[in-house]
Amino acid sequence: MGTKGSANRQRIVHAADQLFYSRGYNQTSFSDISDETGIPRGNFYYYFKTKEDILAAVVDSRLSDFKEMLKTCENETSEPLQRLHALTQFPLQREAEVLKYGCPIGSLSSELVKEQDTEISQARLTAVFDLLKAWIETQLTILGQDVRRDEIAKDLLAKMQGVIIIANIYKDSHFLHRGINDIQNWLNQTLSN
Amino acid sequence: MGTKGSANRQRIVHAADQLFYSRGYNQTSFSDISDETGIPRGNFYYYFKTKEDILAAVVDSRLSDFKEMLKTCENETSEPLQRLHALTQFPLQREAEVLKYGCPIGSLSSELVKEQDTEISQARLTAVFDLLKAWIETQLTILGQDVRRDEIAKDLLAKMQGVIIIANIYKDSHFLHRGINDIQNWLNQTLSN
DNA sequence: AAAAAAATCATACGATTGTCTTAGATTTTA
DNA sequence: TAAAATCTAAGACAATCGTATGATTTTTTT
Repeated sequence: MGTKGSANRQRIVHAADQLFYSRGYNQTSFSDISDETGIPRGNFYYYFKTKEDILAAVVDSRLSDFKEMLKTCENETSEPLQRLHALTQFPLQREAEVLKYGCPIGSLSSELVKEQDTEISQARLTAVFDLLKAWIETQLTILGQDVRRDEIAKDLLAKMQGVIIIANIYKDSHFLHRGINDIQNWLNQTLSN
Repeated sequence: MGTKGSANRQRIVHAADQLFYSRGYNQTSFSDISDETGIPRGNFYYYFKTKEDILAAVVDSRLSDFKEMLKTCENETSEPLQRLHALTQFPLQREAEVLKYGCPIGSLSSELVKEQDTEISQARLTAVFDLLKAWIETQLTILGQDVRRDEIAKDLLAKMQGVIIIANIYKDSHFLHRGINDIQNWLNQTLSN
């Protein structure tokens, strides 16, 4: 089991991941994913009982993407402050997509908090944010910021979300770069003592 | 013409406004608005040729709401810095909704940038942001911040969006208050020279 | 009060939605 | 190779979507 047959499943998740990002979850239909993959729409039921199951798989996929990204940050340097800088830099590597579609986790979360049937657990929804927050807090702890680490971590996430949103809405590459730079300066200032 | 018959039209816009905020634009159907208002679904076509027309009316409604809010800020004080503080305080007055559904303009914009048929003009989309930005810039000009006013205005908008998003996702009232407070401190620091 | 205009109602259209079933093909196991 | 499990294909399901129409009622105007 699972030796081979997950190839199509992965293709579905990958296509859904991209479509959820560029169009949004609710604006993406099974037909869209079918068109993208060539897999018949009716066939999805074999892999996923419901659309929400696809969403769960996509969230899991993004989770492991971000885990890998964090690992990259860790491998770049052992200096926690530099690691945080590397994390901050991430939207610049994905600049084109960020300007087009916003933050892959922020925009999805914003869409899903509005879901009436809250079966899509808030837990799963905030999973990626929790992942990032925990990683940031780890770096802060190493820097000796034990007491304020929760606050600083949320501040950092908020600042990044804000910059990305405005850059996205105004399609403003220059603001994105300047905003990230400001965040890094704020990090330096906050964490130097 | 227009003497009377716009009563139902207004009721539709009002209900749609609320539903778009709490559920999102794409997750709100004509039936939802019909249920809320008691007006038969099929009747909407008389007032609005398309769903996008309803959206346009809702955006216009929010525009005038925010205009009124800005007027309130102006009437509170003639001090530009205090006016900016008053603007910043606004999410706290709507705290319950903000924690539940996020920012009424930010969340809608984030949803609509993903629209494939870009007939929903970016112009109309960013209308409310433009309104806020222009008002902020006016206050900054009075304060003598001519050169950096565009930057500062975008910074302020970004910071508010970021705080609201994180507060919304984590349902964190405490963070919302602290975040707003931090923004006000930043305003004081940035605009004192 | 008669005619014209505006507003409301009830219904139905074709298209698309997510879900589900059934049958055939392929692969794995024994 | 036979049996069993896994996978794929294709189509149909009821429900809902946004849109549209034509008849009826209400309001306005003359």
